[in-house]
This record gives sequence, C-alpha cells and structure tokens, in this order.
Amino acid sequence: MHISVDTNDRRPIYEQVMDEIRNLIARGELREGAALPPVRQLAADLGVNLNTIATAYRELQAEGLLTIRHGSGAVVAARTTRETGEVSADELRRTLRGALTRMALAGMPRAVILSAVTEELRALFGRGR
Amino acid sequence: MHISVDTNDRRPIYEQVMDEIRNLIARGELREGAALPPVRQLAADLGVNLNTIATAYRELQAEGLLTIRHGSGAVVAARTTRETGEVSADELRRTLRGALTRMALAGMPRAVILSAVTEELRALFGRGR
Amino acid sequence: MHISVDTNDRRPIYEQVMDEIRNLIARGELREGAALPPVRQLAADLGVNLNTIATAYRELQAEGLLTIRHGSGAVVAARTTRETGEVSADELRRTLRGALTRMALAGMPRAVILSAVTEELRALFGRGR
Amino acid sequence: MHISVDTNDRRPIYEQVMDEIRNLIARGELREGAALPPVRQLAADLGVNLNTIATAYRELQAEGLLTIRHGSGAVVAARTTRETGEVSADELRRTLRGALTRMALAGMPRAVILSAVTEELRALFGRGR
DNA sequence: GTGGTCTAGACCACG
DNA sequence: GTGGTCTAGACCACC
Repeated sequence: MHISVDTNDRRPIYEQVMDEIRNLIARGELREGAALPPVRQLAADLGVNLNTIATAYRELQAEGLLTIRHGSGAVVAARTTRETGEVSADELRRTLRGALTRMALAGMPRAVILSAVTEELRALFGRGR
Repeated sequence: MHISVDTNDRRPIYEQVMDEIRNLIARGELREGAALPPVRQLAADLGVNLNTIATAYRELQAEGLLTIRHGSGAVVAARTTRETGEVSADELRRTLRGALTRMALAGMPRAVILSAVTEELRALFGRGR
Repeated sequence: MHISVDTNDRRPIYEQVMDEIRNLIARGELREGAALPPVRQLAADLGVNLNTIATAYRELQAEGLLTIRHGSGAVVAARTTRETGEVSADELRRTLRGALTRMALAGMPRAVILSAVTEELRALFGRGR
Repeated sequence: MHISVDTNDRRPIYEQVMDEIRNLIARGELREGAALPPVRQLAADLGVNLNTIATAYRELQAEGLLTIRHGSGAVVAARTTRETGEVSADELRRTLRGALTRMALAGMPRAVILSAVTEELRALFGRGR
C-alpha cells in the first residue's frame, strides 16, 4: 500500500490523501475490512500533521468508504454500508468532462486520451474482476 | 455561446466559469480570435461579483487560452500562443484518474463509464475533426 | 435479558451497553437486586473487549444504577440508593430536545413523532404501572 | 439568534454548536437563506477557537443544513438541497428512547415527561406552522 | 471582508 | 495502543 502527497499540488493535502485512498479501494488494493495505517503513523510517513490525516479519514468515513472505531483504528467499510453517500451523476459527469477537456486542450489527440482512459479502467476493473 | 454557474456546486465560481470557457474553446464553439463578453457584462449576466469573472479571465490568460488587451477585451488565443501554458501530464492523469475512480466507486460498470467517455470525446473532437 | 451492540452505530460500544442496561432497568425487565452477567461472560457474548464492559458497569455504578461488589458481581441497585446519581434536569432536557429536533428535521410530522414517544413511554411505564 | 456552549458538558463543543444551530433552524428562528455569523465572530463570542466553529459549520454543510460559499459566508440551505443527508429511522428512535429512558430513571412521572415533550414540539412546530 | 488549510503540541476518550 | 478534540497562530483562497 503506497500513498504519497505533493506539496506543489494545488489540492489540499487531506484531499490528496482522500483521492489516493479512494483509488486504492476502487482498485481493490485495499479490500473490505482491511485496516488503514494509524493516523499518527501515516502522518509521520508523509511528513504532515496528524490532524491533516485525521481530517482525510473523517471525511472518508462521512463518504461511507471507511469505518472508524475509536480505539481500534480505521478499516475499509463493507459495500453495504457505503451506499449512503451519493454523488450526483451530474457532478461525476462534470468532473469527467473537465478532465477530458483539459487533456484535449493540452493537445493530446483523441487516441492518446482514449488509451489513457482504457489504461485507468483496466487498473480499476482489471481483466477478470 | 452559453455560460452558466451553479451556486450549489462545490467548485468556486471562478473555476466553474473557467471550466465552461475551456470547454467551449475545446469544442470549437469559441474559435481562435473570437471575442469573449466584457467582464462587466458576463458578471451581470451571471449575477456574480465582477472580480470573480476578472479572476477567471486572468487565470485563463495565464494558461495561454485567452489574450487580454487592456481596453479591447479578451479574445481566444491563437494555438501557437497557447503552448506556453504548461500543465504536467502527471496532473492531467491524476485528474482523469480521480474522475474515473469516483465513477467506479459510485457503482458504474465499466461499459457505462466508457460510453460516457466516448460521448464526451465526440463533443470535443467531433466526428471528422 | 437481551443485550446487543452494533459496530456500525456511531456511539461508543460501552455507551451502547449502558443504554441497553438502563433501558432494561427502566422497563422493569431487570428488577432491583437482579444480578447482571459477569463482565467476562457478557464481553464474550458480545465479542468485545473485557475493559469495554467493565467501563459500562463502572459508569452505571457511578450513576447509582448498579451496585458492584468485588467478587460477587453486579446487581441492580435499590431505588433509594439510586438517588445519588444526579443528572441535571437541564441535561435531560437538552438530550430530549436534540432527539426531537433531529426527528423534525428528518421531516417527520408532529403526529408521527408524538406516536413514537407514546409508544416508548408505554414500554417504560406500561399500562398500569 | 442566541447560541451558547457549556464546557462542563460532555459533548464536544463543535457538537454543541451543531445542536444549537440545528434547533434554531428546526424552530424556524433561522429561516432558509438566513446568514449565520462569520466563524471568527461566533468563535470570539463563544470564547473558543476559530477551528472549532469551522468544524461545526463544515459538518452542518455535509448534513445539508448549511450552504457555505468561500468568501461570502454561511447561510441556511434551501429545503430542496437538504434532502441528501439521511439519518436512519432506527438511529432516531434509539436517540429518542435513550432520552426518555433517562428521564424515567431520574424519577420523572409519565405526565411530566409528556408535558416536556409537548412543550418542545410546540417550539418546533408552533401552533399554526 | 469572508472561509479554508495547516502546524505543533497538549490532553482526553476508547478498547 | 488506537482515534478525538482543542488551542494559538500562520498563511492562503475567494468574492
């Protein structure tokens, strides 16, 4: 399990952490019930403050992706528990459109973009998963 | 040319405006040299603060998408000029990955995601463009 | 006598246990002098840490609801003993207000809330008690 | 509009603030679109840290009760926006049961409890509202 | 002017 | 051991 943050990134650190954990869960590298590193340890590893990681974990819990039990750490929530946090399809579409638009404006041809998408989808859905 | 903002959207307003203009340019609805509405007019149309629009235009200029001439408004920059604004391939990839990850976590099957991508790419690249 | 805990509940486990025992006593299912299960047994039954149950019993003793005698387990305290544990009327009111406020914000009409209250009061006071 | 916190209360301060604001909204003392005090001002008024209030506001936004716009403060969300944050009926029932149980154990007779409930419901639903 | 994020460090609560 | 809360104070982002 590998998480990294980039202080040059415009996104706040806690959001970067959230994004990475979301991705690990979506890719199946963190399965249901798997324990996440203690906040203090992850904070030390990344060289950031404890509260920053605590915020990321708390928000992910609010999203339904993590289950945090005081005194016994954070684990990946069961799928059934997750269903609560809904994001509108509209918002998902806007985010996708924004990503593709920027790639197109950067001059990437359609084929290059499509191959990047395919690559990411393979990481998310795998071959047999 | 149509731009709209949504106060319920979590993104800052100036970023929504930037996204919409970027999209119009990428889709070819705003061609090179085309004039954008004056800051005051667009601000009035959208019912937002004048500084908000000014910020959006300024950032788009920094990205190389717009050319702002004091006294003569903003126009879409020529392609050759654009190359200045560098966005790292890494950042583009992260944004794409984030969008796809959220769709996957929302339970969308691979095929649905792929069809959304195809649809957006068609809007960006057209059939023959 | 039945006690259960729910790991998906946001309240700490020891508090869930306290609430259940309080409710059993208030409803008369655990009468004065009745023995509670040994800490080790209840912990095993619920699959939780021994300290968790010990904390619940200890707090209930502080509230005056239980009498714990080293070596002979915990029993429900006599009513006269109970009066010690003071909870301010203010705090009780705040808790009640919080519960009703959340129900109202969830969109429950006044009649539905009132019928839930009546139902709970019947369980607590019975018909003739 | 009056908010107060009590450091002797076991609940964290940010939760007390959330409870008070929830109640003001439910009672109609804060109507849709009404502006809340700036975080710094409320923090100063209550003599607590800025971050504590910011946390309360952020959580209320996540619950769908507030709309926070960076740079222009927090306002009570429109009802239509609220529908997102769902609390299970089970959890609401447990909270209600806990409140009533504690009142009964404190020795309050059924009639006294019922009159407290009626009083609170009147504050929430009013006579004609 | 508004809110958002982060730090360093303290102390508390839970299992 | 775990996570939770709070403080004081800094600096940034948005309108």
